[in-house]
Formats: sequence, C-alpha cells, structure tokens
Amino acid sequence: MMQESGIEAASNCSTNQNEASSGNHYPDSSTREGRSNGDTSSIEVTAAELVHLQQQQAFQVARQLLLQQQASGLKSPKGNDKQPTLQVPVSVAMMTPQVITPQQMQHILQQQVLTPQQLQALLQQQQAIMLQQQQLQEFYKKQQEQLHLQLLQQQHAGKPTKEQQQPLAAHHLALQQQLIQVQQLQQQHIMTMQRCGLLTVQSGQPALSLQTLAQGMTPTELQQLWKEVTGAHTMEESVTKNGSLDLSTSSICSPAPPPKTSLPVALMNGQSTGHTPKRECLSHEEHGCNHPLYGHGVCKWPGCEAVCEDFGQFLKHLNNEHALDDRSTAQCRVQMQVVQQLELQLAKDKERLQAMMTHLHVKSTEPKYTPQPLNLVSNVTLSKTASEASPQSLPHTPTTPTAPITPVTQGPSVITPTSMHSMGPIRRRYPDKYNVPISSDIAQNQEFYKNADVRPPFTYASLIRQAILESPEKQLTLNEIYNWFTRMFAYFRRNAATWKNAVRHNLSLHKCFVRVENVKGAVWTVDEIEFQKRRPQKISGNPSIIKNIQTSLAYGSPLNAALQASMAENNIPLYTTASMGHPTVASMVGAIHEELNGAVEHSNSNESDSSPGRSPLQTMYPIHVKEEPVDPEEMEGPLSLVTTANHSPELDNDREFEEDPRNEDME
DNA sequence: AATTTCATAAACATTA
DNA sequence: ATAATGTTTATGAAAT
Repeated sequence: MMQESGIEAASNCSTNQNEASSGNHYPDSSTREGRSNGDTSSIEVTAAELVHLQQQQAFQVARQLLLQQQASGLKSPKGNDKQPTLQVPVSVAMMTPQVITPQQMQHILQQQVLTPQQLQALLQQQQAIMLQQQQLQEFYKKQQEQLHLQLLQQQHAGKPTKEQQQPLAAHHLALQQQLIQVQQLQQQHIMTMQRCGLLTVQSGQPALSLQTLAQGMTPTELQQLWKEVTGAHTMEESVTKNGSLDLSTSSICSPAPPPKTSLPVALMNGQSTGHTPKRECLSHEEHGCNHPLYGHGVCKWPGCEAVCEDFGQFLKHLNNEHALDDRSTAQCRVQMQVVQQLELQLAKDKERLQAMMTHLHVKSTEPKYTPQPLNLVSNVTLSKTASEASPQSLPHTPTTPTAPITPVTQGPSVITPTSMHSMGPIRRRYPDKYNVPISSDIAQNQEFYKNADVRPPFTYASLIRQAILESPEKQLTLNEIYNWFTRMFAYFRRNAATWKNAVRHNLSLHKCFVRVENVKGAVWTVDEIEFQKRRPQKISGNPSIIKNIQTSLAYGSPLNAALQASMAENNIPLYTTASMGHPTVASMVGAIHEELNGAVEHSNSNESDSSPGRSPLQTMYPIHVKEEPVDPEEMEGPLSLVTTANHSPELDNDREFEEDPRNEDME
C-alpha cells in the first residue's frame, strides 16, 4: 500500500504528463515564478510574448556583439545591431547562442533523433567541458605568465643557460600541446554538435578562438587572443553562464529562470514540462540549478558524488577537491573524450536510424502493427539510446496517413503515454540480446532511462540481475528490487501491478534467481552461472550481429586509443583514469569487452577483417582492473580480459561449461 | 513448422 | 484480515 502510493507519487512528479490537457496544472504546486502565465502550452505563444522574446534576444545579440567588438577591437559600424527593436529578424535571434528560439527548438525536436533528455545531457556535458576548458585555459595562462616571469628573471640575472631553460620550455611545450589537444577536441565536439544541429552557433569567445586555432593559430597567438578578451571575458562568462549554453540546457530541463531570460525559458519550458528531468532543481537554490556539476545536492564531477548540502558548500567542495591539478586535468580530458565518443556514436546511430527509416519507408508495408513507435524504438534501441528519440519522425506508415505525426505539443520526447498506452496492452519483446552490456547501457543512459518514459531494452531477468548485482551485498529484497526499477526507469513508474507481477514471476521462474532466507526476511541473489546458461543465444556467427560488434569496436577503439595516447603523452599514469572511476568510460570499455568476450570469441576465426579495433582495447584494458572490485560476477568475463590472453582458469571453465554446448546446439 | 524465450495475466499459497 | 511475497499455470507474440 505504502509502496504503491509512493510509486504513484514518484510517477506523478517525475514522469511526463503531457497528455494532460493544457488546463491541467502542475500536480506539485511548487514555485514557478518564471513562468509568465501558468502552463500555457508552449506552442500558443501570444504575439506579445514573441515580441518580448525577440526584444530580449535582440538585446542579447547586441550585447554580445558589443562584447566581441570590444574584445577584438574591430568596431564594425553596424549601428542597427545595437538597436534592440522588433526589427531584429528571427534569423538573427537564432544566430545568437544565447537563446534557442521556439522555432529552432521545434525544428530540432522534429528533426533530431534526440530526446530532450539526451539533448540536455549532451548540452550539459558540453557545458561542463566548456567550463573545464576555461579552467584549463586559465591554468595555461598562469603557467605562461609564470614562465614569462621566470624568463625575465633569468634574463636579469644573466643569460639563461640552456640547461635552465629546457625543462621550463619543455613544460611549456607540454602545456601548449595539452591545450591544443583540448581545444581541438573541443572543436571537434562543437562541430559534431553543429552537425547534429544541436548548436547553431557556438557561444562567445571560446568557440571563436577555437575555430581560429583550428585554422592554424599558434598557441601563442591564441593565448594573446585570450589575454585580449579576458577583459570582456569575465563579463562574458556571466553571460555565458546565465544565458547562453545554460539557458539552452535549462530551457529544456529546468524551469528555473534566470531573471533576464525568463520569457524564453517559460516558452521553452512548456514543451517539455512533463519530462523535465531536472525537477529537483526546483527544490534547490536557483543557482545551484545552473551549475552542471551540481545536482541532487551532489557533486556531479565524474566519479565524485560528494554530498553538498547547498550550493555554497558545493562551490567550496569544487574548489577544494577539484582544483586544477593533474588529476582534474586528466579527468577533464577523459570527459572530453567521452563526450566526443558519445557524439561519434550518436552520429553513427543517427545515420543508422536514418537508413533504417528510409529502408522501412520504402517498403512501407508494415501491415501488422500500428503501435509502431514502440516497436521500432525498442529495436532501434539496440545500440545506445541515441536513436530512440523521435517517434514522430518514424515511418509511421500505417492506417492513418492523414493523422498528423505526433505534434510537437506532445512534448517532443519519446513515447508519449497516449501513444503507448491508449491502445491497450501491447505485447512486445524487449530482447537484450546482442545488447549484452546491460550494465554499461544502463550506466551510460542512466539519466535517460530515469527520465524518459521508455522501456529499457532488456528483459526482466536482466534487469533484475542488474539490480541485484548493483547492490553492495549482491542481494536485494523484493521490495528493493521494485525500488531499483522505479528509481532507474521512468518507465517502471507506471503500471506497477503489471511489472511487479512480472518481476515476481521472473524471480520465481528463473533458476538463476535464488531466494535466500535472511534474518529480516528473504533476499534474492543471482546465480550467475545459471544466468549465463539461460542466456545462450548470443552469437553463433550471425553476421549481422558480428558486424554490430565490430561497429562497437570501432566506436570503442578510438576512444581508448586516444585516451591512452593522451595519457601517455602527458605522463599521466593510467591508473588515474581508473581511480577516478568514470562510469561512462568504464562502462564503455566494459561494454566492448562484454561483447568481445561473449561474441567475438566464437566468430574469431573468420574475423580477419575487423581486427583494428581490438589491439588498443586490449592494451587498454588493464585500466579496468582496479575499477570494480565487484566485477567477477558482474560481467561476462572481465577477469579474463585483464590478462589479455584471457585465462583465468575458473572463468574459463565456466565459460566452456556454459557456452560450448550452446555453440554446438547452434551449429 | 516447431521450438524457445519472453511478457503478461491471473490463480493460488504463504508469510509478515 | 490484509497486503506483500512467492509459485505456478496459461496464453500469445516474437525470435530462432
């Protein structure tokens, strides 16, 4: 009873309700000063609001232009830009990084295969990177000044000997390289974002300098530029923080409006209110909300999760624990790699989705299921969530050709409750095959699953296992399993009776779940061997799957290679990465290896074409060792990977024991 | 075409 | 007595 109501409450406050009519007010009556007029639907923007919006945007454009001009010293006489009047065309407004216009938003939402959550995640990551990069650059600047100072001193003291100069110079060089690297990465990132349509124009100076850098600017010049803009920069920074990037993210995610931009926020907000993943922001201080490294009262620095009661405390923590040192720098770099990697993956997946869609559309004979969205989504999901987003844009062949493809009003995201549930129970299969790395998928897309009402592409058994294995003791009570489900997946915050029954059913049915009597009741554990037995159909040489894996490898290898390279280059010991315990990197590596282990092994014989991905991985792997003490049960054979040659006897036994029969079966 | 896996529903038993 | 927890059976969809 309590349980139920708790769940309902959770679902009320955190899952989407956008099917609710526009007259329906928020269930929670938390403060919403920023919203000018309740929950006017995002689409119905009054003319006055639009005008106001444009004014604001124009103002910001003008302001930024001014800043830029000040910074670069180029005073182009564009008088009219400064006048924040209605005349500022929307296109100009759209050019500004400050605000994403509703139109633009719609466009993005229609075109993108991203859910707002994903968008938000991406943007947040990017923002974090920007911040980190700024730090880096400041660091770099300091270093250079220091160097300069020292050189001066040396000159005063007499001629610097080469011996004296060299270490410094080397250091300097290293720093430069580092910066360049960071910036190149950043730029790639930006470009990807732009390609994806996530950003139209980059915000402010950093991007500017980056692009020039890419066009062949030397670090020195760059630094000069930085110095030049630094004056404006401090100001700019505040703008950036409150306005540009952050706005774009928070407009998607959070209704907390920075004063100047309240209107746009309110506008944007309507579109995704139901989904707002960052609800908790409301209960936090306004500023805390804005910091991408702070949320849930917890420091979001990769691998940190220190609890900070308020924003001030968080700032303190940030300065103390994540000061500019080797570790932070490395983490920053890694994070960058991660983002980049994700982008890459996203791009590929989008491409794939596109192809799939075109393919399906051409056929356009999809007689059976009208519930298409779910269907496709679940299948598409098979590689990272990136693609699951826009059901609107899916083929949508069937019965109702005239039916408007799910309107934007619906809240752009995923599967709307209406689309999913109005048609009664749909039986769908959500196989977690070839998608072996459940742990990594969940880890990677945690935020997404938490907020998007999308069914995770895993079977109940897999999910239950995951829940249990994630627990410290590797055992959970039924209720705890329930809680894990609701905590981790928005999807399971509804229809409790159904899925709970399924959970119980699965627990009982599968031998792999073992009930253990405990002092205070019973807990469930996982018999991993049984589980593996039960999960045979991994691969058996199915070419498409193998291909899939190879793609994954292709995804994985550059990351690792790059990581490794960058670390080697900067003399950062590998364990730095491990110790920071970044879930994503770890999980990616893990994921790849899960696949490797589970699948490629078998098809190895004829796999000559795809080896490039492997070696870096394998060399890379040792990083993972210290990462998770809990591992042995967790993954398919992580230990075997530690020693590249993969033979920890027991595991090997297990493996043969479990898999061989299957292989024969298959053949 | 047959078999297997999975999701869902539901009846029923047991336990707290 | 009731809800939570387990067990079992049935059914159908989808994948193999």
